[in-house]
Amino acid sequence: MAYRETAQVRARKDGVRVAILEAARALVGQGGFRAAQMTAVAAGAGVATGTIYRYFPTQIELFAEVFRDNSQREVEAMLAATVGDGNCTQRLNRALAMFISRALRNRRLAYALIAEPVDPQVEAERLRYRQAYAMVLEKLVQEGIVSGEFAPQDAHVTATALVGVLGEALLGPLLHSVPTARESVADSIIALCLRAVGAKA
Amino acid sequence: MAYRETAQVRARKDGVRVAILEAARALVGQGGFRAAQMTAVAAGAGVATGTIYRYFPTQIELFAEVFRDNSQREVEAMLAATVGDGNCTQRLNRALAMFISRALRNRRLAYALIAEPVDPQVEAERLRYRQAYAMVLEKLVQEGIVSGEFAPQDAHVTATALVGVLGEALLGPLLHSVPTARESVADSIIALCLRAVGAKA
DNA sequence: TTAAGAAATGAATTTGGATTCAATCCATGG
DNA sequence: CCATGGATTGAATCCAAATTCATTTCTTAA
Repeated sequence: MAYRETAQVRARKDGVRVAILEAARALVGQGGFRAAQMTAVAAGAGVATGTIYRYFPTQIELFAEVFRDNSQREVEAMLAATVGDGNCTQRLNRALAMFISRALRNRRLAYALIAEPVDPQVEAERLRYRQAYAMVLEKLVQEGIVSGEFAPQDAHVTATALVGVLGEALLGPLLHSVPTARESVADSIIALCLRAVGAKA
Repeated sequence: MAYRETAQVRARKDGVRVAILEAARALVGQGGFRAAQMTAVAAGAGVATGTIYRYFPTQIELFAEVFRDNSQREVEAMLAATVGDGNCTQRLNRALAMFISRALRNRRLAYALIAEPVDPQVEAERLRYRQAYAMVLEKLVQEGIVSGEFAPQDAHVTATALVGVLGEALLGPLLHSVPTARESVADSIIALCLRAVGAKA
């Protein structure tokens, strides 16, 4: 028994794992998943390609984790925007604005998360996170219905639909970068969503 | 000059081309684009794989054409639903119902057209057709705004958003086949869309 | 120091389908 | 019937990127 993993080694290994994830994230944020080839990730992380496989069984699992890390952040940001002062309309407004502004701030990453063609297994993560966004919104919509602030409706369908609105309506601004129009598009999207839930004007 | 293409040959070649497209379409409608391998398409069309390449330069171009053929049909169906009697609300209602019912009737195909992970070049077609759906809806929304039937709004953003609603809200029903709930989901989606455009209740 | 076991390396291999192309078949007009 | 040139065939080839693994380099504890 001449070797046993020490805290020191553990720490370095954790560091390597993080470095790989960050390199992948950087590449995805730059050129999407298509730019995150294993050789590129390895180079970015300062390791050999083979090393990646000591930390992630396949590229797809690495991608899935990158996807989750980034999406989780977005879900939490949106959730954070829903708590606090204000009625349901105001809180929904905040949540939508949060999502939109974050997406527009980091467009390449947002595109990768929202619409870039990816492997089916990564697409499955995407689906899961769309449901996560929807759950955040559903709670809020449900609350608004109960309080009489929103129209009676199937809150689940509505929440899912709002996620669709966000994804689709942002696609244009994400792809064709037109700085001028972005602000107004964001306002239009939010206004539409508020009408959709039947928020009192 | 012992050979020149005759009408007879032309006809047979056209037939082969159609057979290839139909075989591809059948496979896509069955198991999505992932099921439409060149060998499978060739087998379905009753030709050798090499023959496909005398009619389509690459698999991707074949897929793109299959995608266009199918999508074009949907756009036209939706457009047809918008013409005729009724106010804008009723016509919009018809258009949405048409899209939804057609998608639910042919779920595997709808999934392939709406959300299946595909090659970027096919994804580009998808984007183009989403814009085509949006244009149909935009016209209608614009008309409703002018007539005072709908709320003032950016008709382009609204139309794009409605396309997003249709895609996202249908994903669930398309994937997890729950016959019972479908009818009510369709109604919920339409109701939400009508609220979104600010149609008078 | 050293033996034992991990971890890292990166060139070589694998892979799963699309794509090619030499050989063969067919249609045409003379 | 023949010569010409297009059409068809499908086994062999290609491809690009992920993945492997024999070798080398570290780490540890005795």
